[in-house]
Amino acid sequence: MQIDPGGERPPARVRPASQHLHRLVELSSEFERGLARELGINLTDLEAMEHLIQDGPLSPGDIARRLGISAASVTIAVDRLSAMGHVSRQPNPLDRRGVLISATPDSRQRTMSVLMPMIFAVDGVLDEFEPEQQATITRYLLRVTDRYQEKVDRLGD
Amino acid sequence: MQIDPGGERPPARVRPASQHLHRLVELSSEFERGLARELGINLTDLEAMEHLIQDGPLSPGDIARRLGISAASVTIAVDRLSAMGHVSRQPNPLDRRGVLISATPDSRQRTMSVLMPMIFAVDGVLDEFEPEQQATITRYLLRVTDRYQEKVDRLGD
DNA sequence: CTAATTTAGTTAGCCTAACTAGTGAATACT
DNA sequence: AGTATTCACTAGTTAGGCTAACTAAATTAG
Repeated sequence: MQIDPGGERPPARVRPASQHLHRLVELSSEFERGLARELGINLTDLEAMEHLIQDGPLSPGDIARRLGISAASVTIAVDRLSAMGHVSRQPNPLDRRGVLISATPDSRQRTMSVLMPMIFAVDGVLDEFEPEQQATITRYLLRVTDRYQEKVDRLGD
Repeated sequence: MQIDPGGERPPARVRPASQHLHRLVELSSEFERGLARELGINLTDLEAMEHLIQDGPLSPGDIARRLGISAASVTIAVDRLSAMGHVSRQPNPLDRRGVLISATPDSRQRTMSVLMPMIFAVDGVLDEFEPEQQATITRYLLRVTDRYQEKVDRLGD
């Protein structure tokens, strides 16, 4: 039940490109949710898996720093993932206190089989454009991320 | 403690534009987290606020549908937001069972004062490009969102 | 026109996943 | 050598979802 009390609301002064960008951000979190559901894990654990697949093996401390959660929470997350066969713990040969977490080959493959088509689908859009157009697109995205980064950095001032 | 066991890992076969795009998605959720922290509310409540500011007033049921959470959870969220003075409940004049939630002017302004500069910063990047380059960028983003949408739709098959 | 069903919002109680604090073992300082 | 720090983990707490059940109002059926 939505009621519009009259037209004193911020109009959409923003160009279509920016609207698409916003929509893209929404879609990407929908995609992550869907992928997590497909793998039967939660979003945090999926994020950990992505780091492990991309850059693993990682220590629990690494994962904690990357996800911005506590080491204690990572212990629990690794327990969950390990119980489902998604990751395994190995002793760190360089530090006898330490542990290294790796994604299991099976889980890596299962995740990649969903992730890679998405990655290539997005990257493939560039092939529809001429090299100089691609350069324009790249420059635009770089400029936008730069501005975003500035805003993020200045949030706590 | 990251250890690279040797170079049998998926190389970055993806072009810079796609990497920037991925970075952008990460930054945007960082921004949301920062904004939520700044307002002293959680991410769910922030998402509700954004809908209320953009399209409000909304019924609790509307909010539940938009956020993909249960109506019961919305009741609690509105309680939280209301206790902090971010929203208020009004009876729905068209349905005596119903309630309408609106963002308070104060909170609306506070949120907008962070959101608008970000929105304009991103939109403003387009001004650095010629009209035909802007058209290219728009077309690219539209194509990417389309592909993203397809992938999202086909996640549960 | 009354009775049954549906819809809206809320309340109560449960579960997941985060957090902080504290522990034992290994490593790093000096 | 002795102290301090770092690492992963455990225990206990808290936040914020969920489902189920309830009340009140609106709608539909007989």
